[in-house]
Amino acid sequence: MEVMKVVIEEPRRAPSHSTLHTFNYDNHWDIKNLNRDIYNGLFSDPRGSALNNSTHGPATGVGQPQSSVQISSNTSYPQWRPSERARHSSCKAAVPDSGSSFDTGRANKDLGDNADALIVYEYGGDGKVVGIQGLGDYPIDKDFSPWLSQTFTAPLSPIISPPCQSQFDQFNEPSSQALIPISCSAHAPPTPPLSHRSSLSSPSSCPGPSPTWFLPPQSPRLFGTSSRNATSFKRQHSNSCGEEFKPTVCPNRPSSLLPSRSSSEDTGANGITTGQTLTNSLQEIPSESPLSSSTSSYHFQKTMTTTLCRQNVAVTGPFSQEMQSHTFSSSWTVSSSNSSSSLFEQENKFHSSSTSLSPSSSSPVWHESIASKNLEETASASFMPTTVNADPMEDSMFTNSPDEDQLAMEYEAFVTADVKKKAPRRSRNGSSKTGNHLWEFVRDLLRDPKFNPKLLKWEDKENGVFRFVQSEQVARLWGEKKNNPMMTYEKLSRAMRFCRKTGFFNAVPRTGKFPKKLCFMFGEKAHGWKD
DNA sequence: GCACTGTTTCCTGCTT
DNA sequence: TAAGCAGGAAACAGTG
Repeated sequence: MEVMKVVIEEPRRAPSHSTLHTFNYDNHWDIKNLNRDIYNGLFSDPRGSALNNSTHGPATGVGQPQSSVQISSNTSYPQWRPSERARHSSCKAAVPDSGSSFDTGRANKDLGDNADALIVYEYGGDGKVVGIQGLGDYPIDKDFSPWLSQTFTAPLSPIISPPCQSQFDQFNEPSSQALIPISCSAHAPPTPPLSHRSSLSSPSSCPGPSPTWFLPPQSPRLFGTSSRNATSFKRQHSNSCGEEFKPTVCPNRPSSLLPSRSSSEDTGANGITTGQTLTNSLQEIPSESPLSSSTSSYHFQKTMTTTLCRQNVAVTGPFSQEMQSHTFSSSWTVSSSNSSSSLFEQENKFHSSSTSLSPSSSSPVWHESIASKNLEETASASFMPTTVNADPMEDSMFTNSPDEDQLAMEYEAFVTADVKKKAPRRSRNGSSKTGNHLWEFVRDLLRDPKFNPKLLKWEDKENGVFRFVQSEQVARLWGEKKNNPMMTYEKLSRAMRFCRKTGFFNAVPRTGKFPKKLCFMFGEKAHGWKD
């Protein structure tokens, strides 16, 4: 991941305005691994805001609305900290500061013009860079240090990868024309997607090269609950486009917690509605077949439509406006019975269309795929206790298959995340190697080199003392396991303190040998951690 | 339906 | 001052 390497080194350089570092498309190329890591919450998406650069030519599609990071100031997600922010752009004050967002004016003043935004993120303030935003040549200056303390929250969203290469190509046509967004909203959304902030700018103040497409304001992290046949399960969902997600059946969840419709509808020139309209619906439909007491079946249907706009204001060419629409449609059925394993059937469709006021336009293209898999191998694999370290993207995404197939697989992974089985509670008098209890969850993380020592590590394995390295990440995984997106380290640690009463954890001896914070110790009832 | 366990959520106060 | 710790209190969800 060269992009990570590049960014992490910059702040350590001797600050100088003469220090230029070039980010080009190659820095962003390793989409496969990045997407996986983004999905796992380890990195933000560096593909966002891939801006045209005079040196490197037009952006090559990496700045498309598939970017994953969206910013919200009202969600309780792990804090992200911009460790460094450099912006020198002709798009001055493109996005009003919304409290938790960015003050770009100072950077403009310090750095001058003719460049775009670069934002570097670290997670939890531990110095680990988790992502960048930007593309171009960036002078690095230590004057940015005052911004290091600024924090904001950023919910991560599953990745919706670009539909297919042909769609990318439409964005990537070589051109000397300057493309800017239609949206010149005077009331920019308070929490625009981070990766596209710089594109939410006014043409009048942004005459230079600029990103072409832009996204709507993000939606809150989506959450729904439904119940059926006396079996309730929670489902969480969001995606990179900030679309709406609205369970049809949601008897238990207060309506106030459901996301409101997310759209940005500014009317631009020529009467075209600018911005995007994003819709996404999930319907839980009772199976047509009668359900016996030992068989359950769920039918889901989901559609997501993303409409994007851009405006061609090239001085050398005709004025044009273009709108593109991408629609995912997916339906799937999950059925299970006592006597057989669960079956997961899914059908995906992708529809793309483009309309333009200019003579050029493209015809809709349909892609279809049908997947039918054993649920135990797909939807449940990432969430069940036997695979606490399973990577939900690893097997189902980013294969070397053709674009359409890859799309289907990616989207399959995306939608199957909604079919999470409720994590079954382990029998109290039984034990399992990978149980659902908190101490077991922690133990299993410690056993797994994927997480140890990255997220947590032993301080004294002989005595069962360990320490959280990335506490919020561990909490996030715990929340994932329990289908609780609101889990935090504060809550997790409270639960662990409760476990001291029951003997699964002990208080860490205050001998000075161990750190006083983030340290825990297995108790007499815990077992298996020494193996 | 009830008791119970194992959290989850929220909170206050304290420590580092 | 922020982050983490400690623990009370109440609530929740699954199990027996």
